Amino acid sequence: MLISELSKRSGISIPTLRYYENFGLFKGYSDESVKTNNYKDYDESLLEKITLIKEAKTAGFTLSEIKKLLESWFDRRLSVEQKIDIVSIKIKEIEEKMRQLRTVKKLLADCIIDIRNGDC
Amino acid sequence: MLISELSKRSGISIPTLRYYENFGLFKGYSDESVKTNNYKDYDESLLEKITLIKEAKTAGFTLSEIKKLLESWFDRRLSVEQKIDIVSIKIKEIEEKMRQLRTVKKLLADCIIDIRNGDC
DNA sequence: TACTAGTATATAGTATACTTCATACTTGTA
DNA sequence: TACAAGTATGAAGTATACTATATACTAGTA
Repeated sequence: MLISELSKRSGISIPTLRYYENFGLFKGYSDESVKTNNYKDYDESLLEKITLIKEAKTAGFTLSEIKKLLESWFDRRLSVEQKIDIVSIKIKEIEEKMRQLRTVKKLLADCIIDIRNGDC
Repeated sequence: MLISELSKRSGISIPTLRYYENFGLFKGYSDESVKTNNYKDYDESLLEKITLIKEAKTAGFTLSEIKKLLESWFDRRLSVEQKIDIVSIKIKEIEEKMRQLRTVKKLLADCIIDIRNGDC
């Protein structure tokens, strides 16, 4: 598919998709048989990858972190154990973030009690 | 306490503390009785406030959001119900973030299974 | 074939959250 | 009293993640 379709189906603007591609998060390939243009074709499977990018971003990971994760995924030079290590570290980071969120949530819940009691 | 002590006890660098103060997250007051300098004094209770700032930040909230939250806390013009509304919205946002984190965690856990199966 | 819409690339600008630097004054110790 | 260390302020620089602008070419329809 072309970039406009990718944009519509992923819900990410064309400039942002280009920024991501430029950043190295994924790559489109221009059809070699078509010589009149260099329009890039984006594979169907990219949508799944982009979903992960979006979710990892809302989870608070930076583009660099996401890039590293995606690279480890498809890097044939890494052993199974190495790949699992990289992903496991990210899972631990997510667990840490969830702990932080629970803490803040508790602080805010306590705050509501204080507000009701007129303590702030 | 002076800024260097606040920095040590909060674990936040002096320039960052100054940036936060300038941003309006909190305020130090220079002792009126001391006329030779304008060193600012930071209250003991600030440490608690700064803990919240740190945690809210790791939870993914921006300084503007945190500022708004802190302001609502201490704004006497807001009614109890208005304050509760503001805090409740943040709690909902935290819950949404936790959902996202669970999704990404699941994606990564599935990924580990795929790696073990040699699927990526 | 003119024209509108789409695509590619490069460069500049924006917002957030700092960090660094320069300058100037103050405090405390040798 | 010299001087190192601390404090305040303002301005510039940095990194991240976009967003906008300019330019040029291509594709599809009237």
